[in-house]
Amino acid sequence: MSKTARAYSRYSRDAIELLGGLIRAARKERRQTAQDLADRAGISRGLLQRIEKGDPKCGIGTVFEVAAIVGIKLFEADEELLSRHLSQTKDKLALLPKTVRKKSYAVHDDF
Amino acid sequence: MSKTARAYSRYSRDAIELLGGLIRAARKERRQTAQDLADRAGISRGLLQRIEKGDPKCGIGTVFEVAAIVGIKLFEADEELLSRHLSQTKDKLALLPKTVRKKSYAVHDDF
DNA sequence: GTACTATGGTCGATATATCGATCACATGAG
DNA sequence: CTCATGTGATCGATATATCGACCATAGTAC
Repeated sequence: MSKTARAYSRYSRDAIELLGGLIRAARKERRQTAQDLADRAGISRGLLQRIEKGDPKCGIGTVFEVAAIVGIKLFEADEELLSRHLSQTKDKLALLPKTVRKKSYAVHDDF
Repeated sequence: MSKTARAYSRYSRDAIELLGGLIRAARKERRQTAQDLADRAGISRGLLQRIEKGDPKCGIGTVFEVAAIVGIKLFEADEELLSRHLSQTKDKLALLPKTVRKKSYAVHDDF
């Protein structure tokens, strides 16, 4: 057991597990086979199983892809709206200072 | 380049990139160093860089964790609400047929 | 101007995610 | 009931994500 086994906050674990559950529910509502969904997403059935189970160690790309296929939109936004939001975020970033320059004083964890 | 280089839908790529941008923006608003945030999340600075850049090949656990640390709640829900939603999803799943049993007829992609 | 430091990138080494095959079991159709 | 199949799980092999150290650049403080 080498060692690390990264630690995740309760919130993160719950969020991932919830997302996986939503995917599974959406798939079944569509009367779609795990194998079929996996094929469409270009992944193996085993990986889809872990995604639906809420395994934190899955590529975020594959998870989002599967979610999109079954109709789960993360930011509750359609494609165009999302693109626009993306631009706005970039603009906003341009306004902030390029580098942070602050010796990481007490950053208050509030979650 | 062995071979596959998985393909992602435009939506997925945008969503991930947006999430990364949000994280970067949130971090800078907090006047927090990349190194500092990486430490708090228990990951390397290089990995955080790729997350903020929107690399689809990052563990969803690490991405969600970083997002939570900087205060980005995915499902726009607090911890308790999320847990409740999680239960509901499980209940809903219990109602659906255990197995799907349908030979994957034309599933209409509507996204 | 100089000095310091945050950032972005690359590279080799290592841990691990993912695949494909396979198995047992349960579920639904007939 | 029988039969077909969707699912959950495991395992070895391979691809790849992640780390840690490094470097160059550029932004910020002085």
